Amino acid sequence: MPELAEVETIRLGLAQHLLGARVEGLEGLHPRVNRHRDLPYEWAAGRRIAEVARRGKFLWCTLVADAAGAAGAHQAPPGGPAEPLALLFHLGMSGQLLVDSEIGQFDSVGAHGERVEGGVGAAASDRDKHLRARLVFSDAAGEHLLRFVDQRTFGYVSLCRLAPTPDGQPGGQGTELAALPTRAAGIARDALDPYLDVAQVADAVRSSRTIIKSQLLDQGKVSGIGNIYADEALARAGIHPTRPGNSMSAAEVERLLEAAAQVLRAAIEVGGTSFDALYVDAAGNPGYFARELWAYGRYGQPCRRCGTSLERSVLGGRSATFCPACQV
DNA sequence: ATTAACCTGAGC
DNA sequence: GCTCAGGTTAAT
Repeated sequence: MPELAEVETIRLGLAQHLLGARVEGLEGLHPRVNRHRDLPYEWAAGRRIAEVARRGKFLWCTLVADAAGAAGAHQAPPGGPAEPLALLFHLGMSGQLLVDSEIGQFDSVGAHGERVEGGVGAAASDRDKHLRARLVFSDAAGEHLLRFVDQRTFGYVSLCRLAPTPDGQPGGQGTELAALPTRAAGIARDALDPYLDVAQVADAVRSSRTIIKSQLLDQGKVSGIGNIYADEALARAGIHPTRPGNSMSAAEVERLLEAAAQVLRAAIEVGGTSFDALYVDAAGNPGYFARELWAYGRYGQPCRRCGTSLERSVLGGRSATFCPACQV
């Protein structure tokens, strides 16, 4: 569910609370949340959160040795206590990261992103029902709680090592280290990454016959784009989703990537896209980009550019909505 | 390069 | 009942 714009909104909210904090404990509450078992959750305790970083839809905290040297006795990282580790979150289709007493301020939003007030108690209990992991952290003000809530359990939390980026540039937004969590190796630079090699992506797209929408969704090619923003980028660039990659010019691919970057920046401005209570930020608030969508979820409605009724089809197992007239 | 599977819940 | 949903991955 959460794509780059939603994960970035969550990252900005988390950074406010987590930067500089000390991890007191990390606990998995469902067998699927730590299914990879990269490093024991216990090794997170006693470390300090130095960064809150993101590449595409992957979000992580850089954990460093506590300056006070008060590392826990059971802490035994592979490269010694000085090696930074990554506390990696992937939200899957329905993951939420909620800080402390932020219990949410709404139950649902309407089809166009308008806010629908509901009982706060109902929203809170619904979330606790799907609580999958808890992180206790502390700062000068005392102890706090970060809850990982995930209805469908496609998301996960992994404590893992950091490995160097192939190009020697920083691993993503919010990190100075030229490193990536090992679990996220293979994830390409995202559509808003200043170090994304656009010409290289264009070459890769143009060397494959796979339809362009499927390539846009390929996180190993360019990351952060999911079903919402793929439809939006194609609509805004005026490109038909079924165009084979090898039918496109380099200029068209670059126009498409620029359209993706623009729509993602616009979505971040308003906190991302919420259709219901499944996507909320770290404070429990929805985003308001649903009302600015051109294509996603607008099947049968008029194209915002030419008025033609939007079509829908299934491509690569995902539904695609597009304008048959002005996307060519 | 497609398809099925992993899950829970909402809506028809 | 059935279909669909913001994602990824393992298996055809």
